[in-house]
Amino acid sequence: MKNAIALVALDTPLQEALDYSIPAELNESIEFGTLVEVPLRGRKCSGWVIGFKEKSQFKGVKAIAKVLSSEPALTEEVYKLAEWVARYYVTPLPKVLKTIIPSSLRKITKPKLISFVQKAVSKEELRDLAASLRGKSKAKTAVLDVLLLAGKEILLSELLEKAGTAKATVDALEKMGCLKVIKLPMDRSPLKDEEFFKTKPKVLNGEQLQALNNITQDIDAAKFTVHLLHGITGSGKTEIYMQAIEKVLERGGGVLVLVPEISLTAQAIDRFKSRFSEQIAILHHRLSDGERFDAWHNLKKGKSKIALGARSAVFAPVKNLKLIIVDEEHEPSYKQTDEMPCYHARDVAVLRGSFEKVPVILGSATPSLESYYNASLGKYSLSTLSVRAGKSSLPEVTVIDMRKEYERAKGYTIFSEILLSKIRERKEKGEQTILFLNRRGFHTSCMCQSCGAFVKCKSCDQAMTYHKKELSLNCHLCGFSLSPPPTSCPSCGRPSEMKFKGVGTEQVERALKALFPDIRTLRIDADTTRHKGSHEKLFKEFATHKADVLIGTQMVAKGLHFPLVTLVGVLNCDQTLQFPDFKAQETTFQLITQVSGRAGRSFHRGEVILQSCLVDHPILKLAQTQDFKAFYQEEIAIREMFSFPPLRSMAKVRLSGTDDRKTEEMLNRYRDLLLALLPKEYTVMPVAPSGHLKVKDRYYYQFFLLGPQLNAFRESVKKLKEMLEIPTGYRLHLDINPYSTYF
DNA sequence: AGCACGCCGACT
DNA sequence: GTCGGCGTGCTC
Repeated sequence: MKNAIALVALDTPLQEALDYSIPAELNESIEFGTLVEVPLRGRKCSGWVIGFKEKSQFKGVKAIAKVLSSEPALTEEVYKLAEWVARYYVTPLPKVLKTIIPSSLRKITKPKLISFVQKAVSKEELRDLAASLRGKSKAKTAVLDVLLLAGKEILLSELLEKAGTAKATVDALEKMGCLKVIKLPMDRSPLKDEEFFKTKPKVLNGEQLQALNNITQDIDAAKFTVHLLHGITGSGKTEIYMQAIEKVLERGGGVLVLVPEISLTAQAIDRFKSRFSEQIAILHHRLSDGERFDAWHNLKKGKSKIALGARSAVFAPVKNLKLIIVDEEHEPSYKQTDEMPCYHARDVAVLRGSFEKVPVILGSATPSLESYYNASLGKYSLSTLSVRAGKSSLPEVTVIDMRKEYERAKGYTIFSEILLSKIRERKEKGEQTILFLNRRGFHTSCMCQSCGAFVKCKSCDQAMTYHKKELSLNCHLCGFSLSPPPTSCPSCGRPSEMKFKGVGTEQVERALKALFPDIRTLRIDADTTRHKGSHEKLFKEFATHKADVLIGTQMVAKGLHFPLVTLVGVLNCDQTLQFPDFKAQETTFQLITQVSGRAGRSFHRGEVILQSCLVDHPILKLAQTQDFKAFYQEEIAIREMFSFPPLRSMAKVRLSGTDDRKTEEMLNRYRDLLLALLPKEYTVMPVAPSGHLKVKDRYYYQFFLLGPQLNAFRESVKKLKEMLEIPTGYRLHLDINPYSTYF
């Protein structure tokens, strides 16, 4: 008999899948990817069916106990990808599968049932009953009255609201036998009640058409090619994506679209919805279990053709995949950093494209160095869009020397004179301004004037930020809050004056209001967008000109389109630029270009003011001309000099523990052993404290290594597992191609 | 991961 | 002689 034995990948750190026999009664329900419960050493354990065979070489093969998932969530394509991710990112396969398959798909999910109420007796009997209860039970009569007016059935929630009572009343009436509560399945599509204008494809210019044709050719040939689409901000990359998607839909295929952070790009999602409404499945972290279940299975069955989502959507089970799109491919949010596997969704997307033989589009106004490097080597096909779509042109960028401003103001000042005058000018003209600052809060730190110590979080190595509105000192790492802020120094105990330093978005807003009392401001940062839907609300408010100035952190820099914005001010570019990280220059260039791209997106030309004390810094000069190629030449030369990525691969090994010294010692032992195992071509850097040495009472140490490819490193890590046992309480964290050499 | 097996010290 | 410490190893 075929399929007698199933290979089950267990939800334990076991490396190999184990053999289990398939009982006859489960034969029908077990397929590739089914989640099953199996006996393991007398215990119950869950695992995925990842293969079949006719016979097992083991004598005492046990049988699968039961099926756990109502429908298999895992496809063969996605499993293959998972295996690769496990190997490449040195993470056990079960952990990878857990990351890939949402928890709602790891259990039996029944279709969502909605309660309705029906009459159980005739209208007349009901009317009589209502009459007899009138005066005696106000709640029951109210329910019956509503029910009498309703048709065949009424939503329970609607009935309760109209009758102004609670479920208990309905329960009591059900017991009396005059009504019935029934449950009916309900379609959970989150787009069900929304309506969209159907937009039509726009006419493409020559460059756009050329890029689209190249992509279409590969779609038709089912050929894996990576198309790096380098288009300046506002050059119409999205339109190319959409027309490429249309080509795929015409051919009956499916598309995977990755966008940076779903909540940040509500505008972008709307654009996709407007064009392809009913065929899109949107995958994001705020879906309910049921919604996620539906989205997943609709894709798997081919009912939805387009998967649109952030990082983890790269694993979505798109049926008959013909195209993968990664928008803003340089975005750091594609990289998972906090938990293993530390995968990069863009890289996984490229690999998926090669596995499934489909073209991959990587789009960006500021491509990552590694992607542009691959294009320069001829590995990727490069398409450049050098003109802005429509009538807009790139903004004019001016760098303001803040040292001169401080001199003039005889001290520190947030705004340069020129920026202030330009803000006023925009307000008078009825145009809008975006101010960008990388720090939230009011003051970034609080210092004791007698001993000079900063107030630090009790469980993190981090200066606490003052939030004026909440009148508290907050730790931005763990969320710990001191309210009100201390009046005496926690370090030396002296009741000296505490001095607040540094500027955050909250203070910028207040300072601006003090200068222009009638200015309407809006602040968008992690503090003002804590609640669900607040992003969308605030962005919508700004888009409808409910404010003159938008003040924000990173969040305002990304892919938004506000036609009335003609001025962008970057209040302090020096912070990111001087950050001790190998990507600092790249990040700064990307940030300035992206944020500048928000200005002048329609008829009026935009203007950008960069405030800095490092006016001669080459990156600022390059950002001024927004010359990506010149930036690339400059930066790649530096990377070459140090043999840094993308010339060699990098890995980060991090260990955390509750004891500072012991953690450092343990990691040093690990490093010494690793060093002995690695070939000479590897460069292994010394152990150093992480950028945040202490977070939530744990100490973090790390070291980096550079190598040609990291295969020898992966082998060595496996060997080390046997050679050095890391005691419980310590956590070892491996990051392949990390995004930061500081944190 | 968990859980059993097993090989040594403290104790009724 | 037994109870229990957790080091080693296996799980179909």
